[in-house]
Amino acid sequence: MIEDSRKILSEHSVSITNPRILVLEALLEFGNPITIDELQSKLKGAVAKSTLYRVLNDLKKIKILNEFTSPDNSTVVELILEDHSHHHHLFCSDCGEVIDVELSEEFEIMLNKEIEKVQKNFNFEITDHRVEMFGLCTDQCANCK
Amino acid sequence: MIEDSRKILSEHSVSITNPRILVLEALLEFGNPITIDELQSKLKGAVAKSTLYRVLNDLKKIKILNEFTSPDNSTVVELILEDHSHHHHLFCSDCGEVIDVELSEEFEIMLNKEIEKVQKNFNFEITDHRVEMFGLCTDQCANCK
DNA sequence: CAATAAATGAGAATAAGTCTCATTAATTTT
DNA sequence: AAAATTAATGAGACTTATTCTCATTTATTG
Repeated sequence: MIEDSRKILSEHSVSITNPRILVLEALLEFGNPITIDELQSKLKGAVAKSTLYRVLNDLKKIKILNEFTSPDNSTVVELILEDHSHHHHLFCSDCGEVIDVELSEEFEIMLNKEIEKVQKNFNFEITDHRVEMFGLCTDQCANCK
Repeated sequence: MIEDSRKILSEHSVSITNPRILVLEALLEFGNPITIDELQSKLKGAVAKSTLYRVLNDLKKIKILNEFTSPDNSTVVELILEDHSHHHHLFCSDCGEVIDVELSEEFEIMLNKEIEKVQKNFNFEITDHRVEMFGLCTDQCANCK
C-alpha cells in the first residue's frame, strides 16, 4: 500500500514525503469519497492540519483528487486514479455517507447528447459534468442503524 | 415587484418585514442563481449580514429557496417559485456565472429510470437529484469579455 | 554527502456563517 | 386604533474551515 502511494507520487513527479504518503494511504484504504473531518480522524494527528490541506491541494493539482461539497456542506474528497471509471454520487441525508454509482452506458450517451445541445444553445464549452442523487439509506448503510 | 414579494411571504405565512422584502426583490430582479457575495452587493448594506443569512434560512424553510455550492466553492442561492420548472445548472469556470438549463423530457425520463435502479441496488430512498455542467462561456456571457 | 530547493508544523490570519442580546417592528388583543 | 405580546433586526462577538507565514526539517540534485 505504501508502495502504491509512492508510485502514484513519482508517476506524477511530485516529491515523495511522509505526509503525502500518509494521506494517500488513508484515501486508498478508505476507498470511498470521504469528508475532510473523517480523513482527519483517520490520520489521528499524524499530519498537521495546514499540511493536510496543502497535500490535498497538491493532489488536486496533479488531477488525482476530486473535491466537492455534500448537501450538508461538508467538503468531500475522493481519489481518482486511472482505474477509477466515470461515476456519480449518491448522498445519504441522514448519515452523510457518499457512495459512488455508475449509471448505464445508454444513460451516459444520452447525457452527452444533452450536453452537446447545451453547448450549442448557450455557446459554452462544457468540460465536465456531474450527476448527484440525494436520499436516505433505508437500512444497513455503514453509519445509520 | 414589492407586491410580488409581499404576496410570496403572506402565501407562506411568514411575517412581512422590510429585510425579507428587500432580499426577495433582489432575487426576483436578478432572476438567475446568484452568489451570496453578489446578493450582498446588490443589497448595498440595506440588510445586515446576520439578517441576510437569517432571511435566506427563512426562505429555505418555506421551500422557496435552493442553495448549492459552485465549483469555486461559493454559495449560490436561487428562488424556486411555482412557475419555476425542474431544471439543472451550467457553471462558467471563468466568470462564475450560473445558468439555468432545462434538459429534454426524454432525458429526464431516462434519468428517473436510472434513479429507480439506484434506489433498488443501494436500498435507498432517493428524494432529489441534480445535474451540473461545468465549462467556459466561449463569448458574450454577462461577465466574461 | 554537501548544497539547494521544496515541504512541513505550529499557530496566526482570514472569511463565511452563526449566535447573542438589546432594540425595533409586526401581529394580536382589546 | 392603541396597548400588549411576539417575532425580527442590527451590530458585533463568536465559531470554524481554510489559507498563510515563517522558522525548521526533509527531499532532491550535483
